[in-house]
Amino acid sequence: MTEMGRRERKKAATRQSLADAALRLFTERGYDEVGVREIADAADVSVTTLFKHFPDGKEALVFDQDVDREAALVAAVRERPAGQSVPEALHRMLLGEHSRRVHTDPRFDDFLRLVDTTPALREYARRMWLRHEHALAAAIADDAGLATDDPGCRALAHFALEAPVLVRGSRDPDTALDRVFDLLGNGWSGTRAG
Amino acid sequence: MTEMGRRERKKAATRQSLADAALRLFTERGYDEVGVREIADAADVSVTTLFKHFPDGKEALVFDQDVDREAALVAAVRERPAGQSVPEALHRMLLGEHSRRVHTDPRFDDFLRLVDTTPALREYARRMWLRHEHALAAAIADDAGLATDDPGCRALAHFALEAPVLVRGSRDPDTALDRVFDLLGNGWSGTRAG
DNA sequence: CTCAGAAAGTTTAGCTGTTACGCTTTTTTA
DNA sequence: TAAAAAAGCGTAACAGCTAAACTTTCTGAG
Repeated sequence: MTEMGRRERKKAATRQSLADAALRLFTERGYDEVGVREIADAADVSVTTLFKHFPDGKEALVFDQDVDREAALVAAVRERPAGQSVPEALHRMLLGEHSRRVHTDPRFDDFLRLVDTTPALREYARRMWLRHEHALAAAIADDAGLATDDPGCRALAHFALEAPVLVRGSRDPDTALDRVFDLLGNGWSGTRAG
Repeated sequence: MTEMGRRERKKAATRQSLADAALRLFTERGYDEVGVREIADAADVSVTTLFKHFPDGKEALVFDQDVDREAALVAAVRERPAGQSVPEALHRMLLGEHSRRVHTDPRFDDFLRLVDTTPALREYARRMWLRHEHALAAAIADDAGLATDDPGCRALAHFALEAPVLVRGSRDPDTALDRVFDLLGNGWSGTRAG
């Protein structure tokens, strides 16, 4: 299906080699203890080449596989079962994403630990994740029949995307996520009266 | 009241001189077009000294006056009138803060424009602002009789603090802020049925 | 087939933010 | 008044990142 000439294949190989070297060195010795020159050396390419492949800089080396999560977010809103609210739909989808990933890739643990323990990477991950805010807000607005730039929709999208970041590090992340989406769904007043 | 020896007075003067030079040069030519060496020169100080005064780096030069906003946030929750909800109290307090500042300092306009147009400064401002999350969450939890690290309280604190950042750039920021706090107070379901 | 050009890569050299180090001067204080 | 403390200085260096000019490798149209 994916027709790749020799050129693109080599390019992908180089990129992969860089990402692999970076992840290995970072997990071995820590993000701040590994320089970009050293990564380039380990992948046997020049520093300039490294930056041609990862123009967003050192942090981007860690997030090589940025798959189609935006589509999944929008779909969660659009194709939710009848009677399910938007916050509920997003809540379920985020829970699913999380548990699926953990039990799939073997070295995904190292990846998560690395990101969690490195402030620069946490920030970067958040920025990447929040890029989808616009698309998600648009989907919500469309669904609710409101203007595309409606502030309420933007807020819901933003808060829903921040939820996973916010609960990371909790003793019980799943329950914490429940609480956050309870707040978004029913409001502060709704969460107390029970 | 404030007993300052010659030493501390000179230190404060140097710091002020640096912040002034930085703000002037930044507004004149743009944040990215002014180097840190140039700022030190303009303030007639060595680069080393500049970083002794602002160890957090170039961005910190812009936010010299980081006054007691944390206390104000906590007070807004603790000393709110009877019958007023926590989101309402925070909403009012944030509205007040905003309008007061705009009509007070003359060069505050330049400051805001600079921050708004410079990604690095936006990020930095957000981080500074969100440092108060912990204190605010604790105040909310205490008020509601919940555990200090309750996820719902953390979420409310976090979202309330992000609200002003979120509505910046809207056509009508005050109304947008209303919508955001409506979401936090009544939830997504509550905002539609009305 | 072939050859011109696109694309990947290299070298070199440099800029910017930031820090370490060792030294001088000023202010405080014992 | 001597010594400790603190502010500042200059140099040098490191890390992330970029530009420029040049070489190699692949692709594709004639």
